Amino acid sequence: MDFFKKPLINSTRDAVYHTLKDQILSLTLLPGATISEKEMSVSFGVSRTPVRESFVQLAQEGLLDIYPQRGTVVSRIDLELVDEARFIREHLESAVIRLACLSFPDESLRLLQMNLASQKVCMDEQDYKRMFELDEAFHRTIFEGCKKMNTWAVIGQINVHLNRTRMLRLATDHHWDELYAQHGQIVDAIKEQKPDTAEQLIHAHLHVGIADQALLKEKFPTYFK
Amino acid sequence: MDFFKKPLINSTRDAVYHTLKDQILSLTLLPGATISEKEMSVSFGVSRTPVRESFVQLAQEGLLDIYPQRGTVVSRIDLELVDEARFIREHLESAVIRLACLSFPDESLRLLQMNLASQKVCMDEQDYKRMFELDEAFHRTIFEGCKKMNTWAVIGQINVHLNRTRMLRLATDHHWDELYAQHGQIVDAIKEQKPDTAEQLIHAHLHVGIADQALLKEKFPTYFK
DNA sequence: ACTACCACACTACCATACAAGTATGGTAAT
DNA sequence: ATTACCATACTTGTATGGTAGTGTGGTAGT
Repeated sequence: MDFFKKPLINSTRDAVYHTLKDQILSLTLLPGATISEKEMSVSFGVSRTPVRESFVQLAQEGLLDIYPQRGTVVSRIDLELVDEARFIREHLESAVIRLACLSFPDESLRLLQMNLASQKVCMDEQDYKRMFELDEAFHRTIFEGCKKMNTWAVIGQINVHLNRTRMLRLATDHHWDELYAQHGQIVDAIKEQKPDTAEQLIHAHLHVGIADQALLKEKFPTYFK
Repeated sequence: MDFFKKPLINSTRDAVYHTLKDQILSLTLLPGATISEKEMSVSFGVSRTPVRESFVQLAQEGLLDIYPQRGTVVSRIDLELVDEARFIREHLESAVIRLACLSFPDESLRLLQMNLASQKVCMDEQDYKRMFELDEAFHRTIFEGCKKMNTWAVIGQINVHLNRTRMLRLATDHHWDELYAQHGQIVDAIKEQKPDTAEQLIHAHLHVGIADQALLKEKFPTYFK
């Protein structure tokens, strides 16, 4: 076998999987909604097999609940899980930012500064969708510089559960200006190698704009467990 | 739909999935070994469907690499991933043990002490398999007392990659006596609410008996990436 | 001896058919 | 009116056949 070539992404299963995942995370498919393999297979114009395999994957990630012979439901948001997702992210990100202050490649530092510049532009243009992507890229770059991409992947997995609550307060203020200012301070702390300062900043940073869970649950009772 | 009843576990897919996972983690299926849906389906006496769905799940966990139209391979051990798994566990466990020192239910504390007693027995009987289970239960109980079971689940996921290296040094010493002594000190730190001491203990605890990766890779070159 | 080619035996992927469990609404017996 | 029953239309679970891509070994041609 010749394993030099990487596996392709041109499988219908992958397409269905990503489409479904996007729809769930964007709340196009609402928490608690019942879906079926058949329904999705006709909607996508494929057979049940790739749909079913996508269901299995999504169930493993906690985005679907499969009840054998009864039905499949988009998982309701588990607030305890959301809390812990935040807990996990905060502590891992703290640990990594401290590493970054000890040693950080110049190239990654340049990427951070370029990212900051792009953020400034997006702020002026009020392009919040791209701003969200840049925020993600900013944090990822820190992990990348510390050679902790697997750790970043773990955060990506658990963040899935945070993202839906984030989406629920879409209309509300996301404090992008505050986040932007903090990003700048974080870069400075890395550059000046001040781990304690950096950790404190990250801590505050990740606590900006946390949704009031009680309020959300009151507003969308059926979306929660 | 009546969702009070929980989903059952009596699916052949689940059986196949867990069997395969056990075989991979126990190194019955060696890293780098090529397997196929057909092969496993005849070996288990089931059709290809449940096998295939298990493959998808295991691939998602990084235990299998599926190359479309070419074959499926038990993933080789990624030492970078192993390092990060340890990194993640250490920092999450540090954070939780600090929480435990702030407040910890009496019931969980009793469970820890009972667990310690069982460990003592196993040490005397040299029942190392059960000792391993008790060690797992010990740490889980700490997370349980802090209401961080989802966090524990995350650790369980990443630990999968650690376990295979642990298995490779099966014959060597696991320092159970040292681990047991540390467990006792950790319980004391929780009881006396000394977070700094507890964190230091956990840090040392998780560094006991770390395999020499360079040595392992030299001894089993084909098992690693 | 060497190379280009090709038949063949694999692989995972997908579509489809069937099996088995479950919810529901109508109907007949009480 | 109430209850027990059952046909029916769902659901997910499993089995199987065909498809297309891939590696391999043999063979014919040079």
